[in-house]
Amino acid sequence: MRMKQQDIHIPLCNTCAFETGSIFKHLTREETDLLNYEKDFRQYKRGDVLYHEGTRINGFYCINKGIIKVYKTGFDGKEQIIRFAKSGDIIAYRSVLSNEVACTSAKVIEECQVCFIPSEILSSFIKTNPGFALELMKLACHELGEANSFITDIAQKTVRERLAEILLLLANDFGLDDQNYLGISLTREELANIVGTATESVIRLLSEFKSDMLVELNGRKIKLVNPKGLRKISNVFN
Amino acid sequence: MRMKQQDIHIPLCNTCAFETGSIFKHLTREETDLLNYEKDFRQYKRGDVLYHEGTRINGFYCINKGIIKVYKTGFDGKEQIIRFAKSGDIIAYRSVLSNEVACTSAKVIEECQVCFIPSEILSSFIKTNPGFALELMKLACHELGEANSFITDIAQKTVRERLAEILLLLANDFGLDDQNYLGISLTREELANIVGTATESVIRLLSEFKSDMLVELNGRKIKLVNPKGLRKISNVFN
DNA sequence: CGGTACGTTGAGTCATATCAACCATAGTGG
DNA sequence: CCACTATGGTTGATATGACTCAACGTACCG
Repeated sequence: MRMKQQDIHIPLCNTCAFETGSIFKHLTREETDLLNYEKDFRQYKRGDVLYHEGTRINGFYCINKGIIKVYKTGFDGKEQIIRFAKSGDIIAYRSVLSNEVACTSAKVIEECQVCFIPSEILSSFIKTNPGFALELMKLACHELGEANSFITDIAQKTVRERLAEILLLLANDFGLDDQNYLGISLTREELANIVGTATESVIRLLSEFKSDMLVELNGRKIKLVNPKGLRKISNVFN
Repeated sequence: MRMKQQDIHIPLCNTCAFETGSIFKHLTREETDLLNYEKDFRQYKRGDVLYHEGTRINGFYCINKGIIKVYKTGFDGKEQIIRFAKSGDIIAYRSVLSNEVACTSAKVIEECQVCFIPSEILSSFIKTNPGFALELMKLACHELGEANSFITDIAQKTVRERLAEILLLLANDFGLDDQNYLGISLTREELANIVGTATESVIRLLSEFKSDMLVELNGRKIKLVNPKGLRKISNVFN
């Protein structure tokens, strides 16, 4: 069922950038106006793919609402989730900047509203607005730092430790509601594809965590009963 | 034994940038002159540490000669090698740009000559030279892409596959001499710390590879006898 | 000559993957 | 409305890759 045009509320970049805390908050008024004019507003539902690994994309996406998983497909077709993007995040900027084909795919986890922004806009802002360039670089460098941590974790920690850590990271990124339920719902398989393990292992460990009174499980909703306990298991210092 | 001053040949940034293909080749003549004036030339020998994870650093390094390993220290003190840097590469720029403490440490593998460049220089170049900013961003984004691949590999592949892949990657980065010996010499432990496994596992697998006529081993020197075979084992398509 | 770092090998253990069966749920089409 | 199918979740049994621990060899170095 197609949504009627008037039902859609297209956010204005200048207000949106500020509300979501996106990187565009560093642009001038003229620049956000240009952005607003050039961008393409799009809606996606669960399961939709924004772009595929290996394809060339001529722009990037700024998430206004919803949740997206960014993943790579491994040798045997198994997907490895690299990160999630939510309100205020931008994705696919890497391919645009390095001028390479996409090294990941992006699929919708929770119904999304996003703006698609042509590559040229990004390049021109970098050239004309050094503050913005610096901010974008900060973003890339921050992601790089996170990737490095993840490499170390995945290489050195057990599946059990990693699962506990991921639950805490998700709580950090997506928050907990008033009953301590995680602000994101994932299938067991998706959880496995973050942690880098088999679906069955996630299921077993989750029910162990449940027996140990660390979490409660209601289908895909996970309640963190004892975050401190999880932290202890995960062996994180920071 | 301290080297005499006149024995040291301090490279000029403008020629060096060009020779090593470093990112500074995109700077103007005036900018390289400034760089040349502000930089601090330093020499290190095997085992020296350039900077430690968790410390704040007020500049970054451009490698003129030698090899450096960049690594993170995991929970139990085991190091995970993130990448290597060689002639023309820059390291520690991530911390400078994201304005965070270093998320890695850097240690010399092969005697090094490097230039240390104060943070402010980098920031000012980004602001005044958009082409340079773009190039630096490309670099960060490229590294990010590599990190993502590495995450997927380490999460999904067996140790055997990863070891084969790493040997090929090293061959790619450091070349093979006329007898097909790898252009970098690492201890078994260091190899293990790239692959993300135990030293003993690397030893066992290497001697398996040897039995299978894939490599020859002379102490730390590794000869790739059958790169195609290694490629097959590693399951890489690209 | 003793010390330290690195390399190698064997044996035993354990965490995790794999394989298989089964259940629950929801959507689909005749 | 019901059979059919697909998808996701769970559990058990089994296999095995990889880690750990321990002993020992080797080489270099002061």
